[in-house]
Amino acid sequence: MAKAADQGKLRDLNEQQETAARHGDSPLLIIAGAGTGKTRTLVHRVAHLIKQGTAPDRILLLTFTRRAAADMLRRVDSVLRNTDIRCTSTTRKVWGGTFHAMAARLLRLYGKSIGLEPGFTILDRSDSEDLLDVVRTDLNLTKTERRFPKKGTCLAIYSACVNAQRNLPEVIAQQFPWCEDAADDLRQLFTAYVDRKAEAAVLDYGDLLLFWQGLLHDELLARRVRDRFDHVLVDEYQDTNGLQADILSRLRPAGTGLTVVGDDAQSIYSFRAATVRNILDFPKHFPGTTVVKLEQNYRSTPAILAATNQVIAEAAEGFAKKLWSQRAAGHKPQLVNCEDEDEQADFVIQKILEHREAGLQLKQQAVLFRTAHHSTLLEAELSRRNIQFVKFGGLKFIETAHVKDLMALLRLAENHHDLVAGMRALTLLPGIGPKRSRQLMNDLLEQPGGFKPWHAAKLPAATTDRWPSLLKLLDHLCRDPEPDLNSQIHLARTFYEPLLEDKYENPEPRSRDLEQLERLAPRFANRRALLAEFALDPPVSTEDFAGPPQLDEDYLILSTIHSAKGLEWKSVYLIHAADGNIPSDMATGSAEQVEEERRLFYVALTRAQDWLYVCSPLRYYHLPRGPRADQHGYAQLTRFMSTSVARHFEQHTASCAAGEQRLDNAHNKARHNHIRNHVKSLWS
DNA sequence: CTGACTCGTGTTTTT
DNA sequence: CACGAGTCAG
Repeated sequence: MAKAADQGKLRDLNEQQETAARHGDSPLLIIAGAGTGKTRTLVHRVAHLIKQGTAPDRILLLTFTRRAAADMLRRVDSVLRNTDIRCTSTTRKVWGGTFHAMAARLLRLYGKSIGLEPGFTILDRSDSEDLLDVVRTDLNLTKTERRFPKKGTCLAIYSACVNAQRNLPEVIAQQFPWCEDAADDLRQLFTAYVDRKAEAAVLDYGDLLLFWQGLLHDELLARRVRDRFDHVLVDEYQDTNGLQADILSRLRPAGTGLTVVGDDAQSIYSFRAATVRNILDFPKHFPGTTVVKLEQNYRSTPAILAATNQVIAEAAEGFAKKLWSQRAAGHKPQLVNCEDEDEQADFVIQKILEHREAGLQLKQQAVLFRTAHHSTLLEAELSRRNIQFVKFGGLKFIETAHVKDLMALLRLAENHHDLVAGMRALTLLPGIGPKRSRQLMNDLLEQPGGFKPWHAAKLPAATTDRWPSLLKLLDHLCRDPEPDLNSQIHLARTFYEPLLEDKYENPEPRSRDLEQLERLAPRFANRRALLAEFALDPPVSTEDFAGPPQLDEDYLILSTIHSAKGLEWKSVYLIHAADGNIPSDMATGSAEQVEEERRLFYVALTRAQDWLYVCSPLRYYHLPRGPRADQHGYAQLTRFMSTSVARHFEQHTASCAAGEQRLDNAHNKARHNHIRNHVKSLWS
């Protein structure tokens, strides 16, 4: 019976996809080129496993974002709904999410056995940096003669050691040679950092993986965790790191029930210690691996594929793949030379509107760029013209200072020993700085009994009138049973609002953000769920944060290339395709880095289904680096657009492409800018 | 010890 | 231009 249903449904898979979807229990590696229906294959594989009788809660699906997991499971549901197998919500039991989120979930269950408080809180990157700073002050490493590495660098070094499973001297020598002098201090710093985290019952991103690994080190616990799952499926395997690979091999030692999917040509996370070796060496690591290659592309037109195939063919190394398509030839991609950034924005908007006129929704179009700030000018122009957009990547709301302040209050209530949250919350008050807040947190640690020690604290006059309201707030938040999340946030806001007004120049928009935050509260079961989710998978876009999107509303997509991974649009505009931007001049230090930038370029171009525009401004008024803002410089087209790649593009200037009317306008503007800059340059 | 101030440096991508 | 480090007055 199940078999008949199977055959009915698998009809829309090609031969390779079907082989992968129906594969049995032995280790399976799916090499899936861009747009080859990788998600569809995984979806059918999960559905197949369930149809064959695997209980949904015995399947672990590891994806790169929670969104990807949710999308996939929704599609599994719809596949199952078309069969006579059990219906919806079966898949809600599948364990789906990122490595970090799954680690958090497992550690809440089993952490106690390895001495972990189940009420641990999670540090995001900036929290971890802050804690490192506190520890550094504790250790008196502030007054060293040479400049100490910045906290961001310290954390980067620490994370590289953890994620790549390598030792400190090696990491410093290979990736941070300028920090060689500080090696001893760093070792001391990291040791104390580990102690402080344990004391405070907090885990950073690395810890989530390390403790999961630790769980699997203990024979008894390992068996319990392993026996929980029959199948483990990993998406985007090319972007996993050494630690994650180790967790997998401990979870499925012989590779039985293990499926990994990825594309070495799209590996773009080496800065997070991801290594292509994981995917390349998978067959060696798990003898008996079946390798399935997906090469038929369903996404892009042959015209676009011809260009992208050439881009990746020029890469130094990688699995040879030749993606092909049955689609009609399609439009040749366009390489657009723009006079300057203004003209680039004008051109892109003009084209977007043209496509919309022709019936393409804004949602089906996306503007991509290397770094978040590359879109600022475009954003201003879109707002001016009342074109709605949603931006992915870049600074998240959760990372803004005022949101962090408010979250710190909640986190302190959740975990009294959370040093970072506590110090952040305490220093909000006038008269309390780093020293006093550190002492106050120490008091909590040394004397049990909630926030009692604080009732007797000696504080400067400036603090005394605010102090009782903080104590009252914490008291309320810690009530048992936990108060309604809405009221928690509301009270925290009421407490924080006056402080916010003193602290920031522009309190109004910040205050509005906090209102939004309160409105978001009902989405979460409780405070712990909210805190965990915000640390592991924060709202990614403005829209996400602003509450339920109106479905009938249309909006354009803006995204960093990294955040565009796995997605596709009818029309794609890659802007700032100039050397220095792609490849970023932060990343031209080594050949490997340049190769990764090439793959990034490849990922950007392969997002396009029907239309592809690559734009490159010739002139920048602001030099990419340096303090002189008013000088201009000339940019080179990205080095990845070699002649043999460019052959697959139609080349022209933005003014021609945009048509007669735009021509005058753009030229006048360019001339104006040119003169303006000349006049200014007389004075610099 | 805190908080307002100045000076100099360096600037990506994200779980 | 923004952020960190260093300086100095309460």
